[in-house]
Amino acid sequence: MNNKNYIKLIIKSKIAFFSEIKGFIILRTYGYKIWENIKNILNNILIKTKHKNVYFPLLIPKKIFFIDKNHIKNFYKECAIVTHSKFIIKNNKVILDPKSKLEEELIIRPTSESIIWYTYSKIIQSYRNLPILINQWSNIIRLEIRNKIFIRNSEFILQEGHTGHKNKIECINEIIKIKNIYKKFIKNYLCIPFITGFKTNNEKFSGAKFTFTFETIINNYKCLQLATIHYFAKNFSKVYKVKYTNKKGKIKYIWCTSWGISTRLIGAIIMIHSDKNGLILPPKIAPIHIIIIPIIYNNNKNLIYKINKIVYKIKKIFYNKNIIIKYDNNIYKKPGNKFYKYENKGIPLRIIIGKKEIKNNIIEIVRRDNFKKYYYKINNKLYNKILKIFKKIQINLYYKAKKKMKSNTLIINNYKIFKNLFKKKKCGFIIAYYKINKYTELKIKKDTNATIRCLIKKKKIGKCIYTGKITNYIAIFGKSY
RNA sequence: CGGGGUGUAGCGUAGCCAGGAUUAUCGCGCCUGGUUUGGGACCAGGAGAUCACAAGUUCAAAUCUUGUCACCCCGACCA
Repeated sequence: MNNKNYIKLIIKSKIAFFSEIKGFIILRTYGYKIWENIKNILNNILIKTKHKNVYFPLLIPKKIFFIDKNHIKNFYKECAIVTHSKFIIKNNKVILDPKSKLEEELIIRPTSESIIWYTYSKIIQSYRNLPILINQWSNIIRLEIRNKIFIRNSEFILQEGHTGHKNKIECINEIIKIKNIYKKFIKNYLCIPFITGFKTNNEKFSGAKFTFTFETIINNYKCLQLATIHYFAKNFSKVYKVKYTNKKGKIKYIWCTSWGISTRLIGAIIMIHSDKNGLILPPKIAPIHIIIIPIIYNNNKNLIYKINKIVYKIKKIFYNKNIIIKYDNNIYKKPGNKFYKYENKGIPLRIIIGKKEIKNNIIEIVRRDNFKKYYYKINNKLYNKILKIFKKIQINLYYKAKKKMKSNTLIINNYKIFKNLFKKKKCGFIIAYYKINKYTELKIKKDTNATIRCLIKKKKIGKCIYTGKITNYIAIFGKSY
């Protein structure tokens, strides 16, 4: 899917609309519902693991933001900054009131670590306060030079967890826990395949000891980061002076993590699951699960009455069952028109009711992902039958995407071939043995424009693709979106 | 910031080179009425555009000149 079609699809399926400001979008009801579903699913999982939601302010005072200069070094070049509080009208022109200039500039959060850790330093005193498992659903602004709808918006909504722990074991366990949550969530709910591993020092989140990442391929050759988990060890607590008194009365620094996903996932879903007919949404996050389309002749009132009765029956079966059904009874549109419309919107199932169905006392069910047809009677078994189809769709979407990712992943041990493949845009991921070194990493980037998406430690040793030195690390290379 | 391109209705576009019958073309979408409906219906009617903005040349500018702005693509930058 090229960029033009990607944008067209988003506009046509009414997921989002461009706003007046570059890089800022309007999430429309259909798109926002996808996000709400993502949010609700993940939120419920996080509630079970005893994470609690909070909300911190949108604006961060400059002095707090700059406490950890290392942490924000990637962010201070792309901040939106509030400097004034008033306008005045002068000569019929609206200008900033110079008198209202703020003593200290306020920064619209590009990420919330600074204000959160600053606050933790005031809240946390005892080991009894730990672990602190806090999560925030918020919006942030990063004024990027080049935008791409959902993939790189200037404003996006995200989930950011910020936790504090007594010791290293507890902290690492938290990271493993979140890793498993994200793995299951991205695979089972979004049907997106991925590779996981660690970021290199060049690529990791500033301030982190290590960054664990989830990477996938979109558009056959570009790579996208889906989620990240950062292990800060005591980096943040030392800078922000977040200390607690342990059982023995000794003062200790706490161990920190942060982790997040964002509305970027919507972009990934669109790019990975769409076909030439438009979107395909995994049932678990689809705003509408079933679209019912009637086929009417000659404005036949009797036929319409019969169809309505069947629709009522179906709706009754699914009443209170978390399955959203829409009945498009617009008599001015032809069925074909409706088929195209809802295929484009990616609704997982379509039910057709017409003369044939009434005669045989059945309904026709068509899957969006492979257009397979099912003919079922309307009875109480229908609910379970449809749940089964939904499961099949989820699985099919995942394996289809996984197959595609695999076909765009190559294992290479020759640097010449490696370079050529990236030049010709012939691959997404290239897996190779690699001896970690920040200079060779930059050289490879210069040569190929590809970066190390992640590193994985292996038991077996091999020769580094660039230097030929023995290493037990493999790197997954790719071009970033 | 470099190289290239584009700005005409909600969207996609014709017209621009060679200025004037322009009341700015056509398609999608939208509204009204009627006939339709098993893969994007048809007929009739209707609404919707200071031709990106500004200045200039001219009797006359969507069209020519200059400037400004915005956007897109390829780089650079960037999780």
